Amino acid sequence: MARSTGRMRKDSERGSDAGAAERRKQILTEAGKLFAARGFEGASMREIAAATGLLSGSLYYHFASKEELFVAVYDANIRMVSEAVRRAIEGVEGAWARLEAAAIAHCETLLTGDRTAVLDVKFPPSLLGVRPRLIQSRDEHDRLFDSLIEPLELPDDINRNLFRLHVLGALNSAVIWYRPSSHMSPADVARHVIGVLRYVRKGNTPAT
Amino acid sequence: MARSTGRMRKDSERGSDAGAAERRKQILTEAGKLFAARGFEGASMREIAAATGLLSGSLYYHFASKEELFVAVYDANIRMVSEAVRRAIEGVEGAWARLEAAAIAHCETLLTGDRTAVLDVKFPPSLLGVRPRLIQSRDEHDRLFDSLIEPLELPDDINRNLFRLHVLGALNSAVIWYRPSSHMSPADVARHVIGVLRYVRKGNTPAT
DNA sequence: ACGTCAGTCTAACAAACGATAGGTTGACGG
DNA sequence: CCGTCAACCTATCGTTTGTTAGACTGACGT
Repeated sequence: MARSTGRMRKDSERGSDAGAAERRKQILTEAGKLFAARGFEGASMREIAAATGLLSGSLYYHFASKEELFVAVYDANIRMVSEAVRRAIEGVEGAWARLEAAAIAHCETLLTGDRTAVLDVKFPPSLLGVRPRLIQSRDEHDRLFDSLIEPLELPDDINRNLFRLHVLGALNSAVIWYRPSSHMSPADVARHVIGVLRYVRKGNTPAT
Repeated sequence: MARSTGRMRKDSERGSDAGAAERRKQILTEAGKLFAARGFEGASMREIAAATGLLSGSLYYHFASKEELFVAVYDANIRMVSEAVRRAIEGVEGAWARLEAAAIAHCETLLTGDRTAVLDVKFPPSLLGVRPRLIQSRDEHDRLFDSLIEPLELPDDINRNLFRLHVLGALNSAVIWYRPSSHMSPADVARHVIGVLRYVRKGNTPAT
């Protein structure tokens, strides 16, 4: 059963180990998919290990516990989305154009590839110990959107905090229903959400 | 250990057994809370049984399996929300007023009491067998909202299907972040969501 | 008074779970 | 060539999981 055992570093960068970091990323990726699909308790360490090409015990070399692994996955995913958003709004002018660019990047990162994100998770009590850390990760991303919403000229009866929750709620809900099809891309979804919200501007009057 | 054993019917309605139906409702309620809090795999049959005042084996007298129990819970919850919405819009005039009444009822049922709802669940593969039935339940409620959105006079660039997903996404996302506090009720949340969307009307022009 | 039967408990099953301890491998520096 | 150590495997632990079979209990109709 010649599983690839031992270390396989070939030309190898010296000094610090990059082989371990590589594996860590693989595990993070596979665990991300499984956590997103099955939830925290639904995904088992054995499944995650198997998906990475490892055995369950080997995971504990890289992560101290299942909780710790989840935190790492969640953190990596938020950072991923956050950086994609930051990259997307770089150099874009106009408050609404910036928000739209952010929404598109946010949506694309969430919906493309392997549904690797776990943003919409309602944390189970099993994660109560690490909950603060998870919330903090999410908060950073929330602040980023706050900074995009702040310059918008919204009507006075709009609460900017609830507005942010509204935007992210509408965007994130797509992970539930979205299936990649020919006639709608993740960007289309994001554009429509922002397209709707563009009507919420200072000059306009609400329907009665 | 005098657990209440046997049956306890007192004055008892004759004919069909109403004691069993009562228990069923209890189980549905407790299971609803636990499924909502911990997810499908996170909530165990033993916990559910204990919360109802039973032992795990006794659940199988009322429900054939955990899957079946989940389907029943999900179905009951959707029906609950749906009926609350139907009751709320009864006699209300005006397309937007009707949608707002619906949103309030939807939100209140979701957020009050014991967070008993499981609308936002992304079904794990463990539920693949019963997935069609779950989706069908959700679809009925979706059609109800469709009928409320249809009479709205929306700008031509708005896709009514995406608009419904937008509304429900924004509303449902509240179950993640909402905590009952003094200065905001579930109805306030719903009103704000609809308040935002009221700006999306035919006469208005979007921000650029 | 008696049999029936709904409803619950008891006790147990195999399987899967997270986690651990210790052995094995092979690339590396000296 | 040898010792070191990162990276992985093996085997196993105790617990919990969903589920089942069968015994029990007490209210009911007759």
